[in-house]
Amino acid sequence: MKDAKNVTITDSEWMVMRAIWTMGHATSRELIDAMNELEGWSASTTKTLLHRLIQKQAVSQHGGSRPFTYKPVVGEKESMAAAADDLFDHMCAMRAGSTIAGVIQSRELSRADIANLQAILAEKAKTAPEEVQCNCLPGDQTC
Amino acid sequence: MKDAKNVTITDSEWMVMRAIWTMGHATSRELIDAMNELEGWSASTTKTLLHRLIQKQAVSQHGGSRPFTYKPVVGEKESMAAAADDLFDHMCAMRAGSTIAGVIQSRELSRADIANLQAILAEKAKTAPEEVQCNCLPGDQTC
DNA sequence: GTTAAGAGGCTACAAACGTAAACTTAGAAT
DNA sequence: ATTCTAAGTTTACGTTTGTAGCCTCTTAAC
Repeated sequence: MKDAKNVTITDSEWMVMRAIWTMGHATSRELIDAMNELEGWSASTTKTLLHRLIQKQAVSQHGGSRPFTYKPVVGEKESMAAAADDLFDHMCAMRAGSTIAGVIQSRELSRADIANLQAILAEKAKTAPEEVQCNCLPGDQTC
Repeated sequence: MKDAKNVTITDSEWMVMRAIWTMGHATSRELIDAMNELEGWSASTTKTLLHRLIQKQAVSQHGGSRPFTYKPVVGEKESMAAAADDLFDHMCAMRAGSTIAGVIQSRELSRADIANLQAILAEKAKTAPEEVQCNCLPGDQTC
């Protein structure tokens, strides 16, 4: 999974990011407690992950003195978009449509989300091609 | 990334699966050549990946004698759906809508794909909730 | 000023991954 | 039957990931 800066964020790290994103900002103590409750992780595990996220510059440390505060550097929305794009980049372009269809069916979406998607689709329909080409093999064959 | 059987298929393995899916079935020679052209991999690398895929039962070996034929065991469509679901499972439910919106915007979709998505959305709109709850932290707070 | 407790940092270690070399075996050519 | 070669198998090795222990400061309390 890639984040907004196109750095790889692992699954475990992603869990920590979710907590930070939701809290807005947090101390390590808060993160440790949240992760322990959510995933059963030991304090060390959360600390390690937090450190790796700082190194990757996905999270920043604030407040001059010791109980530091941690804040997300990369945005949740952008990171999710980047991760989703990364996934679809590794898949056959021809299958994107049905994959998106599956996702829509299996997820809970609000009325506003649906209206938004409908608007985007209506717009996109204006310039949509008849067929999408398979991009899996050299020579551009069709799946 | 998870495949249709909920086994983890790594990024490299995914590349091989794409080739096999597109070809329908292939010999190791064909796969080796395709992967060399696509990714610049050595023959050994493709062989290793093919083996790991067989062990994971994502690919099967056919033909009694030596230039064996390899075929996908898991379907492309199902695997893509599983991988996409896996991704969204790790993300905040509240953000799924906008993430899907981003994907739709950045991907090429055919007229048929769009019509299909519109039909699904129209159906889904009938029972859509006003709000989706954040599922990031214990206590079910809202992001 | 001394000390204790918690925050932060360093080290660890097995499993998974990406990548590939080396070895073995079974058909193909002679 | 012998040998060559491509197909298949085993082994390898550095890096990343998941998970966590232990050491060292710093701040707060005495």
